[in-house]
Amino acid sequence: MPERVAKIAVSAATYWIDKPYDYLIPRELADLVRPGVRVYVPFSQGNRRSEGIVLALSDSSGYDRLKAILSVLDEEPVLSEEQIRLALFMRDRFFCTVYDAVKAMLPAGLWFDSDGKRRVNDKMVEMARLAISPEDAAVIAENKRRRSPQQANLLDLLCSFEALPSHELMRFTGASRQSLKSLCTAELVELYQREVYRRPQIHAEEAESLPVLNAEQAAAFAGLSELARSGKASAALLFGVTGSGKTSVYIHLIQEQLTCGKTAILLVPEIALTPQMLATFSSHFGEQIAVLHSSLTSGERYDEWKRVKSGKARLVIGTRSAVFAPVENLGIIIIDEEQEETYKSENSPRYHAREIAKFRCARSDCMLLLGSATPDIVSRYYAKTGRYAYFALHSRFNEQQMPTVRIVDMKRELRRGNGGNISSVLQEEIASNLERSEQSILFINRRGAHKLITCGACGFTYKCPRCSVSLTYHSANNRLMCHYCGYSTRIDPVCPDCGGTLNHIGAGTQLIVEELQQLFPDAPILRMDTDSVTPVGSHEALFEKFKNENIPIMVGTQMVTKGLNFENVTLVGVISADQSLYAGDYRAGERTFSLITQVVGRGGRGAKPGRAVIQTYTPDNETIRLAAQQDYEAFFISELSLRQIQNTPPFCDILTITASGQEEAQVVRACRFARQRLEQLLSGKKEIRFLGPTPLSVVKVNNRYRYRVQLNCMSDAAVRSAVSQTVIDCNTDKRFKGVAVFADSGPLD
DNA sequence: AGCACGCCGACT
DNA sequence: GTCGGCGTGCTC
Repeated sequence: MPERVAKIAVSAATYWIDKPYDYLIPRELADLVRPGVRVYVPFSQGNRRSEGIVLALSDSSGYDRLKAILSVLDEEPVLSEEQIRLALFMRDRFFCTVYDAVKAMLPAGLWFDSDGKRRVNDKMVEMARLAISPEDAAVIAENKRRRSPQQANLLDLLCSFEALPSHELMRFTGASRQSLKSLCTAELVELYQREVYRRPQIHAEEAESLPVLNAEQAAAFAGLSELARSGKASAALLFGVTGSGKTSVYIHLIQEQLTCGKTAILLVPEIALTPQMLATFSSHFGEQIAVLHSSLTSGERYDEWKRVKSGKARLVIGTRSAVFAPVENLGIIIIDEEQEETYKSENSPRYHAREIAKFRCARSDCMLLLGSATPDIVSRYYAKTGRYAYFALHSRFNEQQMPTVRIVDMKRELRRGNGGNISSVLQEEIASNLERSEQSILFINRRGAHKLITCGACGFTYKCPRCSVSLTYHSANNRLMCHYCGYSTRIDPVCPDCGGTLNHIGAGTQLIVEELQQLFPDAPILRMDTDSVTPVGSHEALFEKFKNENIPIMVGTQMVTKGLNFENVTLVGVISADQSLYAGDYRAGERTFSLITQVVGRGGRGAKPGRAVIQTYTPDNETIRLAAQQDYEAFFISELSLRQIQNTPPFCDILTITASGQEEAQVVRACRFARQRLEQLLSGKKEIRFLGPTPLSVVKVNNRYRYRVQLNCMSDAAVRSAVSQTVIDCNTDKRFKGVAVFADSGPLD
């Protein structure tokens, strides 16, 4: 007896009414409706058409007024059974609707317009092949040589190829389309359409043999490989100081998996910053790679997704969302620089790629490998307690020395009369580098990297009318802009309040560049920040310029800290190490340590020894001290005891419920209600700490006030269900109309 | 959320 | 008499 009912996740359902809805399967759609295909269904009183995805089939329903599915959107399921299970898991874990989770798994190109036409089409190419045997074709070609030489040439070429795109065929032979058509009508050749895949450009290098591993790498590889081949789900942490060659270990592990017919996913924090890594992988794995990241066009993204789904690509390299890549027969998932915050999604579904990877590895009995020079404290803790296997690379590849690090006290610098951003020590170091024509990189924290405008007379600053932040100055368009809502406005010639002079303040990259220019008038300086790099691929161009033209000094934000190796860079400077320590959340120390370590690791990649200068107003700060010594283990121990005292991860989980709305008092009331409700639902439980309501660090964005309550406790099913129930209660309470409420597990700040 | 249903006041 | 205000309730 065929199944008559489909359980469907509906896109029009909001979080608080989200559940599998039952729909009748019309007889004529019976063959097409399968788990994983998308459908249109009537929903709610108006029977408005909503998209849905079939989760399961059933022969009956507990509901008696079933509506019927309107139509089926996919010939083949777009989600596997495993992915459907993952979507349900995500609803439970990340407080999103099942359909939100589904959307995160599928490429945008798969979505349909309101009129049902596909937005991104499959790109087809016309192919030509012989309709007869090559032997016969060769004979016919000779007969035709005289009267129709073009046709003869076409046949010749087709004899040596299985099939060719017709445009290439014509280009090679110089034959016209007419000749090709004639061969078709004579039924000697046939034309057909084949799908082609739009490929994002990878700068491929020559195919290379596997990198040779040093003893330490070989030992790590052997251990990891044994774990991977166990055929059981496993997780491991690979600690490797900057420049220790974690990538070589990845390559060997991936190679091993591909060789035994499995597939692999490699996650990186940001594709734009890893062209070198991409080129390296492409030289080893070539066409087997699919690249998935946000700056692909929707066509490229869709096509790469199809290459993965069809099994043509077996190694996926990509950013956060690539963790959903529809690979079958998964052998390994590697998360490089696993502590990076880009792996956490900030909007629904608010997932962490690591959690998704864990789920997938557990389900497919494969290995999760986390790699980092500065692991997340939680990951390192799990490695310590045996939940993860642990491997370490302590020495740099090719015996390179770590840069020697000097900490400069900027308070003392100030007392000695240097009010600028460049200390005398850093000045001397840059000068000596200029003399030797070696290169220097100066790093500025992103916070405060933009210019603020203030009035020298009355202290006036420009504020965003919609958000509780100051506007920052962008030289690119000579306007004041809000980072949160995109508001922009013209800058006044004088202070709009008192008519005084407006000044630029803040240690923006531009300011540093100006200071440097005064100190070293003859040295060319390259600037790299969000202001100067907007077009796609322009980072790469700037890095190339820096390298090829041997520009003596580069000044930049975050983006100069990642994955690039320049032989001639022997000096790195951190203009101010302090900003990221201020952030106030429990991860500030970890973030600062990681940042400094990465910057310092940029230096001394070549034969010459490297030096690093770290400028700070708090030279005695332990995090800065340990980062300067590149002593991750000591930092881990010290940070862990701090976390224990604070009762923060790994000693508990953090869940938040955030409310936003136009009326501040109402938002606060909604939060207070949320807290009460949570306390009530969890009254039997111990070891739970409630915090808030507290305003978010930027309380108003786009005219909406944001407050939240926080929950520190071990997250189990009971806690999650209480949080979920509270979100639903807040959203359905009439007193809080116009207030949006959502929950987040493991929020970033 | 979004949409229909429903029960009261002002209008052609 | 009827148009439309938004308060209430439901979504297979």
